[in-house]
Amino acid sequence: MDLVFKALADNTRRALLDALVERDGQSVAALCEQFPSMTRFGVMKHLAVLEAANLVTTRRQGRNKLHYLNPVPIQQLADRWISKYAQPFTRSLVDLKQSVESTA
Amino acid sequence: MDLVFKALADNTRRALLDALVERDGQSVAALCEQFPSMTRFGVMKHLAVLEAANLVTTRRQGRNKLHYLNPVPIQQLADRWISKYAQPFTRSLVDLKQSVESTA
DNA sequence: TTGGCAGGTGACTAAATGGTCACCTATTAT
DNA sequence: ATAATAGGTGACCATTTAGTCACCTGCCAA
Repeated sequence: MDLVFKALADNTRRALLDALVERDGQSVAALCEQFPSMTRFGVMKHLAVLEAANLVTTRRQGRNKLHYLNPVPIQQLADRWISKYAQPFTRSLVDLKQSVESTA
Repeated sequence: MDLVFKALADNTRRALLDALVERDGQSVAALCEQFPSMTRFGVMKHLAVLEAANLVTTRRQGRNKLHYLNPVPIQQLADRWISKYAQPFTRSLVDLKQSVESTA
C-alpha cells in the first residue's frame, strides 16, 4: 500500500495512468510519443514504479510490451484508507444504502 | 492537489493524520510523545508539509499550537481523481442514487 | 541471415527529501 | 523579573529519486 501512495505521488506517473485510461494496453513506444518531454528511459522507469505498485500489469506480445491499468490497488486505497477520512463521502454512501434497504 | 499526493506519500505523515483522527486538536508536544522514534524537528517538518497541503489546519492557543485534521482535500481526491479509476466503487454509488431516486 | 526495431540494464549526475542540531522567540508560572 | 516551557528557523548531512546515457538482448521481416 505504501508503494501505491509513493507511485501516485508523482505527477508524471499519474499522467501515465491517465494515458492508459484513455487507451489501455499501450506499448512503451506508444506512451513515449505522448510524453515528448521525457526520454524513453524516463518513461520506462516510471512504468517500472507503477508496475511494482501493481497499478499497471504488462503482457508481452512479440517484441512489444503492452501496459494495462489495474484499478484494484486504487479501489483498496479508497476502501481501506480514504473512507476513514472522507467521512461525509462515506456517510452519504451508507445513508443511501440504508435508504435503499429500508425502502426495499 | 499535487501537494496532497506528495504529502500522503510518506508513511510517517499518514501516521500523523491517524493520530489526529484518534484525537483532534493536538499540540506539537502531544504528537511528539506518540512518535518517540522521531525528534521534535522531524515531527514539525512533517506537520509543515501536511499544513502546506491543507490536510491539517492549526490554531494557536497561548504557547501551544493545536493541529486539526482537514478532510476536504482527501474528499476532493476521492471525488475528482479516485472515482475515475475505481469505477466499480463509483458505479455502485451511482446505482444506489438511481435506485433511491426511482423508488422515491 | 542479417539488419533494424522494441525493449532492458547498470552506471552516473543532479535534485529533492528525511532527519538532526545549535540557537532563537514567545508565553506562562513562580 | 526570571526561569521553564512550547514552538520556530537556518544550516547541515545522508539517503533517495528523477533523469540521462552508452551499451546490450531479443524479435521480426526482407
